[in-house]
Amino acid sequence: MKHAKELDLLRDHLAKHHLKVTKQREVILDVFLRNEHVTAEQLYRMLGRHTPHIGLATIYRTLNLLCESGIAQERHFGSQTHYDNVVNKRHHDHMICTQCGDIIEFENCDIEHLQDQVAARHGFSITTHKLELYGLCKQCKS
Amino acid sequence: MKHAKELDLLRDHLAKHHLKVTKQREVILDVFLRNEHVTAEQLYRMLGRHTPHIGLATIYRTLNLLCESGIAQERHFGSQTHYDNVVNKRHHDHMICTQCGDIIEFENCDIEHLQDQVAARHGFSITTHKLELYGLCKQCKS
DNA sequence: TACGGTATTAGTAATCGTTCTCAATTTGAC
DNA sequence: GTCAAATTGAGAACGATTACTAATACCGTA
Repeated sequence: MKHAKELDLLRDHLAKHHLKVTKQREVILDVFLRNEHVTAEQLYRMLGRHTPHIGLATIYRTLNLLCESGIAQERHFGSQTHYDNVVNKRHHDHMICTQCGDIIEFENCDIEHLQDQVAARHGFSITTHKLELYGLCKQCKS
Repeated sequence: MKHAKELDLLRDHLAKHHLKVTKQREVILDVFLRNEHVTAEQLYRMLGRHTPHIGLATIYRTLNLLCESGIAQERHFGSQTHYDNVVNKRHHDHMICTQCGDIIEFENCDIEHLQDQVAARHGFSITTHKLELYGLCKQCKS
């Protein structure tokens, strides 16, 4: 089983909150894990000819569950909400090409360190952060 | 005139694009400038008993104009879209208290410098960026 | 294994923030 | 002042998300 860890996380979360493991939730988790930066709409289309048919509302509900379980994290790019798999990943940020829509991940400890310093200076304690760089990717520049 | 500079910026932009200076646009600009981090909805309520009545669509249209003029900048905090006055301000980022909703501005050149480095490493050229730190402010921690 | 209470589902209606449409009005170049 | 072009308010329309509801699936217990 490739994604055993994620499945365990979900099962744990469900058990802790007296929720149930359903086929839909497992299927959605599986498809979610095979993709990066998916939107609810994309998942819905990917599951289009799945049997039994899975409704859009269920996808939204399940994505929220994945976030609560610590498996996924929401990100708002423009008007779209993308969901990332964050299991086994350190915190990472994004560069978004405003031309082709491509999303490049990166991580940089120095930046995070500076963020902590700034926050400390204001007596603020960070729980999460979001850093997005918008511009043109290598391909679109030429 | 306190906000002469902003008014000039708007007039310039309008002239350059064969657009017209209207009472509504001036009023909205004025109220916008008196506030920090307003949403369209907030402006609409503030202008509630203004004569003549200004429609919500006009507020959205005008806020977009302010962004195009370089006076304002959009920021998405959660599901809400806030508009900031960025005239006379260097680029700044935000800390958002997830408890009380307070927004603290800060700026940090070192972080921006590191961003440029990361981008260069990927052949990416940045046009804008967005950095938001979420957590608890000094007051809410205690 | 079967039962029964509760969670979950699909489908659809409702909601939110935002944009579009359109007829009536205002602006500004001449 | 004239008139084409831009702008307006009102409400319809829109896309993303959530709420509602009757039917169904899950699972602790007997």
